[in-house]
Amino acid sequence: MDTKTLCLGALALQEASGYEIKKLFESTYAHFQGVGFGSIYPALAQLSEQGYVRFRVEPQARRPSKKVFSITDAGLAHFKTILSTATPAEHFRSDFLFLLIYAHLLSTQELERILDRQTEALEAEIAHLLEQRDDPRLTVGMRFTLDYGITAKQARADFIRSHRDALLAHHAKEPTCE
Amino acid sequence: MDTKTLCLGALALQEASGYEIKKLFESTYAHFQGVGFGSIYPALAQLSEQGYVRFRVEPQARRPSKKVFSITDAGLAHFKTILSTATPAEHFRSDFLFLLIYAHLLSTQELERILDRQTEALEAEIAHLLEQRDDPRLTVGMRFTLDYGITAKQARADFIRSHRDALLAHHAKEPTCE
DNA sequence: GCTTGCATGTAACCGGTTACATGATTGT
DNA sequence: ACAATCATGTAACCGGTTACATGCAAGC
Repeated sequence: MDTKTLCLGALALQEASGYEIKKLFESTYAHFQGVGFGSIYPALAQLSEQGYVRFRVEPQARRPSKKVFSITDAGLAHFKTILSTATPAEHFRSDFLFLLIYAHLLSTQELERILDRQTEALEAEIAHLLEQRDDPRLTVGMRFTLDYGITAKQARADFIRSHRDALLAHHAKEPTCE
Repeated sequence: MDTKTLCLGALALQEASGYEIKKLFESTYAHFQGVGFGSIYPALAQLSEQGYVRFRVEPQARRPSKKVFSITDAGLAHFKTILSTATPAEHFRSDFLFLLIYAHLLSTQELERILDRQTEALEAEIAHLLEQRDDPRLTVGMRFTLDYGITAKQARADFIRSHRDALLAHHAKEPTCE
């Protein structure tokens, strides 16, 4: 999904400023989508030109004033067509797996560190998702995405843990080609 | 990982042409890395300039001749430093999960189709990985990456299947905002 | 005094994807 | 005839990341 669609989606839930949209992508959407300010602001400007969103400038006490965007009827209609015609793809990129293919080029210590770091990283991500799960404002769909993420990450963490020792033992036996 | 490193990795396993490297990325590496010709050929040219790979032109009967690349000592050393210093990250992007957040904007039929398509897609990917698993030439590391992928995808497919009916029932009850 | 948070934006850069160009052979 | 496989490459394009620019307020 491109940034414009992502922003449209955020505004379909509630009106928000660019800054607030970014925060949404850092919390609820963080584990399956990501965008930076450098994409959000231009996207919002374009959506505004196209008439899919409108905005009002809201001054704030002891804060810089913000541009609060909200979706228009045309924007919502457009968003729905995107949803209906989209082919929902999933992409997974892993440098961790790439490294493991070349385990024989690493020392046993390095391999052990990589394995343990990855498990820790996954557990940390799971903990983060678990925290969000308690929020009573979550919709059914949001809770589904969180649980989907938790399940997938847990499966991977468990897999590494259950293969760790065998992998390490096998690696120690083989002559490391360094 | 950038394309250059990926190519270096492919050549660390065996010598190959650009075309053959592409095939490797379409089979063994497909589920966690991906590259196209448009990246591979320029990457190989750069690696050659840097002295990390060398190549010979191999003419073939009733086939266009190919450039067979192989890694140099400098290339292998460089590859090892990359492996040792790399922070192995994993990235997951899902348009499927994005769609699910907006399930209330879809009809029950559309939701059902999305859910079932995703399950089928995952099962197909699992079947593909399972096929590769039989190859006796696989290294321990490669088998690990395949099993990691299978486990993760299976967990997701199972999750969708076990939540499908509840999600659909809940959706049918709610007034669809279309 | 320094960092963090709130708040918006631009510009350069980088890298990957897509399309195009070429060309022989094999299978439908 | 037409599509697919083998085989290499270039060029345009597109979009996201990073860095930069600005500025105030609150907390450490």
